[in-house]
Amino acid sequence: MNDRPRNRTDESLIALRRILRATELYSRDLAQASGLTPAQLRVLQLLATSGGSATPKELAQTMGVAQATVTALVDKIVSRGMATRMRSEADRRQTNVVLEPAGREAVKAAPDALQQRYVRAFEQLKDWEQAQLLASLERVAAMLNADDMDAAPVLTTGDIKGVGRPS
Amino acid sequence: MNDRPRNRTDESLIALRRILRATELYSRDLAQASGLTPAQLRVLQLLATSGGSATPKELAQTMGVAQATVTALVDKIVSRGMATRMRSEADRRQTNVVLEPAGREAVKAAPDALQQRYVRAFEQLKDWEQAQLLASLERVAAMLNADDMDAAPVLTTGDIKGVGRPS
DNA sequence: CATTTTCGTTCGCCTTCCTAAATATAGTGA
DNA sequence: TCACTATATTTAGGAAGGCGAACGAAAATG
Repeated sequence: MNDRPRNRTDESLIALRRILRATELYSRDLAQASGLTPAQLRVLQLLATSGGSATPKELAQTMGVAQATVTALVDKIVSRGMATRMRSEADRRQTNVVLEPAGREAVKAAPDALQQRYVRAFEQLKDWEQAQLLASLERVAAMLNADDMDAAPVLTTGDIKGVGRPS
Repeated sequence: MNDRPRNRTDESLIALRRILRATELYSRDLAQASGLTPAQLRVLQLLATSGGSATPKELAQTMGVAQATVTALVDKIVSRGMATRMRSEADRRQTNVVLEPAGREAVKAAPDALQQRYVRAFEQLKDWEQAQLLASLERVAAMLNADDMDAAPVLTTGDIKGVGRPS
């Protein structure tokens, strides 16, 4: 168990872990730089991928949290001028949370620090290298059973937070 | 150039993102299952990789948080019987946080859910496939500039938490 | 010794995320 | 119209991570 300095399994795990670390750190920086917390950014991203607006209920369902939580999140986003609330005309019980330019900015600028590094590097690879790398990543994703998600081509590290309360 | 709905760059980002999602979700489950929060688990992991004990100061430095924060974290870990405090004999200002069997258990059992899936899959690959995959992962890690960290062969998704306080 | 430094803890306080319960408001159906 | 349901917000509260300042104890230094 400790003789071979490191086998390939270990090394691949290490590489994976480094990838994760990088995105973690990045996500922290991000949140600080843009003045947004991961959860808030997540809301903005959802809005962006929903055509610019969504109701609190939709957000709550998508995020898997209570509506009250979304209200609080939206409050902060709104107070930063990144979105506004607009009562729905069709059903006036509903409120539409509408992405504002500032919010669109934020969500667009957000993932770039990390993503750009990656994209730039990736696109400089030779064709076959790209293909191989892609195949490898997809294989790893499959290995991790990461088969949920629609997945927009945006790196997000989003939440982790105490979903429950492990005391 | 815009016909193909998705180019390889995008697809590789998607794969990456799925990998990240998987580990996020996992880390959440983990925390709930073991009754540990990511931060607490991180302390245990640090202890484990430090030969079973460390001082609060060391922990604080390694984790990049204040000592007061470590105290609180250790409190919780101790209250769960996963570690104990022992005054140092050599320098009695120091306290050694010592990993207890229960803690060692936790840190060992923790990453398995996800890691086992991966390891199992990985080890069933043909030799050249392993090599190629490893190379790819390391390449990605390099692309992301993930060149920090010692990296033990343990997948951790650890913190994200509000490091600062973005309002 | 006396003074200063170091270490850990305690205290008070902040922010984030999250929830349940209570409203208020707006549709729906009988 | 009356009762029921759905939507969002408010209220009140819990848990976690984190911080600085103040403290007590134990070295180091002088």
